[in-house]
Amino acid sequence: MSKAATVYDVADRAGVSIATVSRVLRSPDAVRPVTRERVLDAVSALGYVPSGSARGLAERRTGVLGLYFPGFDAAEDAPPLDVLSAADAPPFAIVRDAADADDGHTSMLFLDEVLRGAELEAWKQGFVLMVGVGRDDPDRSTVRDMAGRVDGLMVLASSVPDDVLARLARRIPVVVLSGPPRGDHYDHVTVSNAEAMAELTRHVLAQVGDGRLAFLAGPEDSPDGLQRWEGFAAAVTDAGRSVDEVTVVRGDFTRGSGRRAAEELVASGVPTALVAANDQMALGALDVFRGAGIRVPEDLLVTGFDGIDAAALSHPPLTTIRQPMIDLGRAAVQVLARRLESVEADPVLARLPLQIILRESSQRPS
Amino acid sequence: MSKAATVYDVADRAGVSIATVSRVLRSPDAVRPVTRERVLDAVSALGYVPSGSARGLAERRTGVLGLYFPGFDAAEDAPPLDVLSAADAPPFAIVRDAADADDGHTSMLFLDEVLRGAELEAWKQGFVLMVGVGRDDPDRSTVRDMAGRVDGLMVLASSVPDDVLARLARRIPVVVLSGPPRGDHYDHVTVSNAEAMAELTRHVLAQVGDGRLAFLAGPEDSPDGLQRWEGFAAAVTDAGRSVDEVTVVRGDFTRGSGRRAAEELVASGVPTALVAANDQMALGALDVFRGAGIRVPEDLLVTGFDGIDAAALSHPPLTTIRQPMIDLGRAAVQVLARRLESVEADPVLARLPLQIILRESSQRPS
DNA sequence: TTGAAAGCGCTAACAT
DNA sequence: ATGTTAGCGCTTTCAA
Repeated sequence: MSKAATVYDVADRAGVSIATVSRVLRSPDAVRPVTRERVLDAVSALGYVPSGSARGLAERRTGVLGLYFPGFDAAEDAPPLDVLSAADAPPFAIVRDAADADDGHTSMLFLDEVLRGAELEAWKQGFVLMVGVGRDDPDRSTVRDMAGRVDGLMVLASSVPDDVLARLARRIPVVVLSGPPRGDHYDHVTVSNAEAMAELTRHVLAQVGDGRLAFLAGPEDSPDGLQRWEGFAAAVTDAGRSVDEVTVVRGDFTRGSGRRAAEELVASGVPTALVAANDQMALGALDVFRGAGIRVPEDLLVTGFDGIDAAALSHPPLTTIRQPMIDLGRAAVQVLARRLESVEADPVLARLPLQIILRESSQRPS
Repeated sequence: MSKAATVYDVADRAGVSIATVSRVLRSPDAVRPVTRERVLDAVSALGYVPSGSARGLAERRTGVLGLYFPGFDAAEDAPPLDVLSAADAPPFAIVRDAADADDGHTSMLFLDEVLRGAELEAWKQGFVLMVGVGRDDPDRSTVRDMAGRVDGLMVLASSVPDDVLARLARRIPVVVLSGPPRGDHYDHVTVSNAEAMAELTRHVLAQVGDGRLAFLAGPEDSPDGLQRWEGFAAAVTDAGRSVDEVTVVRGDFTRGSGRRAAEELVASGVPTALVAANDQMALGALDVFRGAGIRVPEDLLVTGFDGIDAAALSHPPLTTIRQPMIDLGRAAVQVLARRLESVEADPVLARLPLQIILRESSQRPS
């Protein structure tokens, strides 16, 4: 690792000029086979690896794409962890059942999959991926840092303040993921929350006839939650019913809030169908219903949204709508890659289809 | 986004030299407040973001750390996905229950957490993270690419062939994650597989007395699987018993193989305790036992390894050993960061403690 | 087919 | 406190 070899070292050893070394690496055919061999030999003898920085500077492009997430981990107060001095630590610790860290976790899983999709597509397109997580760091230095190092940036909706984003967009293309497109001129990749929810609601309505409906809503300020409500409401209206008849209980997307909401419903009278704005809340509600002896789907239909793993394992398995997370990541890279070669094209708005997964919780036995 | 502003542009606009601009950004105190303001004004007016490439070249360090994973996704044959031309695609698709993609998935979750830990710690240490996934790409160009762009590289054990790794290590520090340290001189971060398994085995032994033991092993060529067996065997021997009395059935870490192994056991006589080399196999076995009317933990104790989420949700909940995945990522970054400032120090071998999670499946009712 | 040389945008001496 | 200048390691004309 001494001091990394450079083109000059390789050129010396091969007895050629640095230009030739560069050519061998970038357009091998432009150089005579014998020379090429000499150079390649020198390259491996020296363990030469080209400097990305120098390349980036000369080429005026880095070959790197940035992916920037909102940070859901309370990073600041993560315990300090010091591996280096803890040589004598015990090799294990014993715990009597771990607290179920089920809640909150899911937004991260979402991000993981987006990341995987992005990495996959980046690789296919010949880019590497740089990732950053937004933390409430006063001057947003991380995303700025990234912006200086990448050819294009993908940001999750509302992980970067508008003004910062606007500034970065002056330097490199930006694509916004998964939020509702606002009046900006960035490229967007998103999903049809409302339409899918409407379809699912139709499916429910078809079974409950004029039974009583309940909607388990998310926090008021969640754009996703809002879209889901709108889809639901649209389907209800289309069916010739009034949304005023719908019992709306509000939660905050956590399982606990779902439980509380369900308890309210149980107290005030069980509806015929409960449509929840996300899976966690629906699962919490299922818990309560089971505890109260209310049978799903016989007495009550329940549906969720997100398609988290736990939804498939619940009793009964939960009908839900799955976000195409991998594809979101892939799509973002595609949009970005295309933007990189045609800077002036009109802003793109790519909408990905959602998957409505019908399971037992929404299928009234016939 | 026109043409990105450079130090020169900023210097011009602020009426100073480029050196002053650079100073304002790197050591603000070295410049008179009025000048500083002028420069900062110019910076925001122009939307200036420093070029990472130029910086990296001049500073001879990039501030980027690389994380390289083995690729478990069959990337090559992922469906092509073309968002850009599918403007008229339907906004959703309906599926009757999705096939449970439970198996195989888990290694990726593992990686996701490592990644999160690495990102967190990288941020704390002032680095950004670049991620790459190993695919069977003939010349390993991805990892090479990364090596040229980062200050240090973290690789998951055996995701990079030895010779390639050796070469990269000549250029930048390398730390190897989670594999058994071999006779190399890289820094390593790993866990005490064997010791933890031994402890868990002791816990089991204490309950079963001289009951019959069975071990559900992983593939023969898995280093992890081997270490786990060794820990188990050591505890058995220490207890004054012979490993020859242990019924060993072999699986391949998948749930299906766990099921098959359990069927063998059921056919040949149910043991008093089954220690499995991973959770998936243990869960598969639980399925079979339940189906066969064998009660866990009353008739038979069962334990797993890995601490996947599903282990907490099984019936009964599965005792397991949880890998400190987040900490693995964090530790890797710490080791790397330290190496970056003292290149010549001796290779580090950091061992992280595992968490033994005792649940119902291993607690004989009293 | 190869070499010489001019940048790419920045940092860090060294001068002033 | 600020400016001048020499690189950092590479790509890419332009000549030979």
